[in-house]
Amino acid sequence: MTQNYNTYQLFQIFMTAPEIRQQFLDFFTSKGHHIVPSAPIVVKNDPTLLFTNAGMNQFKDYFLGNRAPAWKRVADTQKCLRVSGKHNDLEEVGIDTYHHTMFEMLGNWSFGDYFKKDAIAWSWELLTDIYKIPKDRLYVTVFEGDANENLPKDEEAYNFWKQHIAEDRILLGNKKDNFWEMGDTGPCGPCSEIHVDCRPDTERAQVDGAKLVNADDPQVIEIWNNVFMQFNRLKDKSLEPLPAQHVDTGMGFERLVRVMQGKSSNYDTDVFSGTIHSTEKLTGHLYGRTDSKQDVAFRVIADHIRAISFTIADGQLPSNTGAGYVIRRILRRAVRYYFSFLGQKKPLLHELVPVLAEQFATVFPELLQQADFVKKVIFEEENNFLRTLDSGIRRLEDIMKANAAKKTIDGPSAFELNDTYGFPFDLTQLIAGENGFSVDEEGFKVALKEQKDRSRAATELDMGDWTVLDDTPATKFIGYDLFGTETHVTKYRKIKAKGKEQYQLVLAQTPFYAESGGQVGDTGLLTFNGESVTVTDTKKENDLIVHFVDKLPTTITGTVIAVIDRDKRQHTALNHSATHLLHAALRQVLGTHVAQKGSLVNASYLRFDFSHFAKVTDEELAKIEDIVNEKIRANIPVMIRELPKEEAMKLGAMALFGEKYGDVVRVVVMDPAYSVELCGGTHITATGELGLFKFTSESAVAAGVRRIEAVTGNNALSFVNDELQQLKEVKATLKNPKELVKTIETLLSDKAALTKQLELIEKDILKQLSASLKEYIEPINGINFLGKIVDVRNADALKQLSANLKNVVDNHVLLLLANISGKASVSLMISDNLVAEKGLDAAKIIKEHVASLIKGGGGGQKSFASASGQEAGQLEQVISQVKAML
RNA sequence: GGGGGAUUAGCUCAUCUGGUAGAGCGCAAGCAUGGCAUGUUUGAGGUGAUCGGUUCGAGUCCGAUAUCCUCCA
Repeated sequence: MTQNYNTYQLFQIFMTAPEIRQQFLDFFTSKGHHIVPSAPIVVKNDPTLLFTNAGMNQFKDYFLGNRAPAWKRVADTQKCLRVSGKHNDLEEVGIDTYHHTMFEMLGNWSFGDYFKKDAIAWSWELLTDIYKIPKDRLYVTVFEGDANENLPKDEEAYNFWKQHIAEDRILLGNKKDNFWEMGDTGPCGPCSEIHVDCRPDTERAQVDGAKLVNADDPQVIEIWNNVFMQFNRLKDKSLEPLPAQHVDTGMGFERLVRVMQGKSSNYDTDVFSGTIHSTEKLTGHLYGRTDSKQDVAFRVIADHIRAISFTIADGQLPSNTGAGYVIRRILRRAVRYYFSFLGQKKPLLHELVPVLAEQFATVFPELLQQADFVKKVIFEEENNFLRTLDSGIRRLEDIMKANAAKKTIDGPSAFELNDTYGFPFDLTQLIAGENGFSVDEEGFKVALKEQKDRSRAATELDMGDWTVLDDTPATKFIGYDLFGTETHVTKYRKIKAKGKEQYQLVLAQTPFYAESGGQVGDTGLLTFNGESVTVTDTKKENDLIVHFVDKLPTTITGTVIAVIDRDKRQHTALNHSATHLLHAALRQVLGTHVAQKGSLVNASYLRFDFSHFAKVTDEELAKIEDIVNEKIRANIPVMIRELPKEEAMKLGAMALFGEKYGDVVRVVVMDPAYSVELCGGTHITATGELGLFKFTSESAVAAGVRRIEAVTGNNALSFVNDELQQLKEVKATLKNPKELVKTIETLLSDKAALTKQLELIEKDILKQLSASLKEYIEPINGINFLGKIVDVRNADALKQLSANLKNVVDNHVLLLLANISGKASVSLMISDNLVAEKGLDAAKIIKEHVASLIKGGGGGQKSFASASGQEAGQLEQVISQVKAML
């Protein structure tokens, strides 16, 4: 990809990236749109999605009709992350100049408001009037229709475009390019793309740009897609018209900036130049815009640092599962590149966080707010992986040494390096190559595929189709006020996971709280016409509340009595309210940098993860516990209100990362001056119900993240009682000493001293014993033979004695025996020269001539062997037997 | 969720198929040198993660638990 770095300028004006972004938002504000903030890049409550991968994600429920939108016209810039999919393989990013993991998607939406006419007119106006992109460089595509689907050409869109652009610039596209679907079912419709031809005039004169649209030319690129949702795809694959029509658009920000700034690479725009310059300074290498490995490394770093930083800022820490593992993989890929191609052996990425945070301070302020934290997390991850690489290299060197003759590394070895020791395959190839080794790539791939198949089989989730009984759009949650209700099933399906069959039920209304915000889902009973089935768990799927049951009732239609396990709910509520009190106390004692990083609330305890850089000291813990208990004794009433989000924030509510909120939020207040939180969970009515709050543990979960576990109510009381009981027993055992700790310390040091002394004495005894044993040595055929029964405590002492004697007597055959609590122990040591010269074999003698005599077994090496057995009365015979053999 | 691996001296790690637990660094002391860098010698330091099993004998084999690493989903 030797780039002819583009110096031609498409436009008279030059706009910086922030200006381009702002112009977009201002333009749609002027068209009556409400500007909303980007949703978090990390997705919760949607099992089909780990990360936000398109601008429309946060509006999915509007299209599906599960929720009514607050505004009919909305625009924003959305942080998106894509690491897999047809056109987005992580391993491709950085190789070319335009693929990214994280990117910004500019979008405007109409929810049942304006449609094709305005969408088309405005997109044209923005691109040509505001951005001043020359009209003769633009092409648009329109859906050509599809006979199989019985869909006509999108004449509407075509005719609206005709009002703006010459007809020879309106191209027809097939279903693959110009018909957009959210999934296998659901809202969908034709779309219209806008493409820009960025080639120099000379090239444009030679080849018509229209021929290069959707033809993978790096200079003729799609920048904007306008989707017109007008159909609903049903399960039988047929389409029905939607009652309300929507507009969903997406314009890749990085691409737009590249076009506007006249660059041939996204990485040459001011979106990336800041981090690239910093990387140059830190590594001492210069970015040369070529396809050399070194330049790929620059692009990989510039891209990946964005993805990692924003995801961590949105609350997702690197980990070894799920979304956290994706982050870890991206980070490690960046490390791999600077390690291999920039000669950088020390952590680097974390140094780029401040640069990035400043760059996005006004668009995505969440990064600047947590820059220190994000930096620390990345630093620890980098260090960790560099250590892994280090030990992997040593292992690889061992493998190469072992295969020095073949000069190849086989597939299983390469896979083991990767799989077990986390050492990347491409690094194995690189280092092997440097040493003149080849690597069996096929074998590696086979092993990798085997592992993938194994994993897939283990997690295979067989989800049946929903059986819809009733078209009620969404479940009404009534569990804040009621613990039971009469309702009916609206739909259900069978699922199969790990060979276990389960059913999922959705009710018209439900008192069951679905797992969310750390609080576990409710359990309880559903009674159908006298037949009860147990609800084992309740979970959310977007806005759907799904009840898990092990079996279906015989008749599923008709009235259902739904009742939750009240006891469990009550205990869970105690712990949830306690979590709020704890959160506020933590901020009071440790500082306002404390932010929730995770939470678990169930009936038996609560767990709270939060950002904090040091171990919470015992004094701080005591202070926090005191504050919480004080608030409990004050018996503060818990107030719960539903408010517009802005009002809630004015009250001082702590917005939590990674939570998706509607426009009306639920606010939980325990003293407006103390704790105000946005929270969908269930709570008690006054803090006094908690009774008592006790910490059970404080620990670290990741760099800069601490974890506190605590109990409340009865659980707290029994926790304290158990501890007191133990203390009482310890005291009683020690005869109730005045100073308990001092007594134990004395005990321990006394014990250590005694043990030491005893060891010395035993050593001494053995020394004396071996000295006296020397007298019993008798010469037999030039061999110094010793055969003696000794009085020792264990078999090990026999070895020890032999070892002592071996140093003072040569030409020896040392046979020591002992009766150790009724059992026979024998050790036989023969000097090396006798083994060599006379062919004596201690192990053989022991096995063949001694073991049977003492009714036991034994073995060892030629120069030393031992045996033990049940018959201690035959020791003298053993001596004569061995003696006879010399 | 499924696989693989690790846990041995203060730290980093050895110990081929079960048979007397070791090295390097660090620590302490001695010696050498005018002193230092350093060199050299000696020494201290181990419930071999925990619990159970097989065996005459387990750091080593088997099972469980805990913690950590790692790959895949």
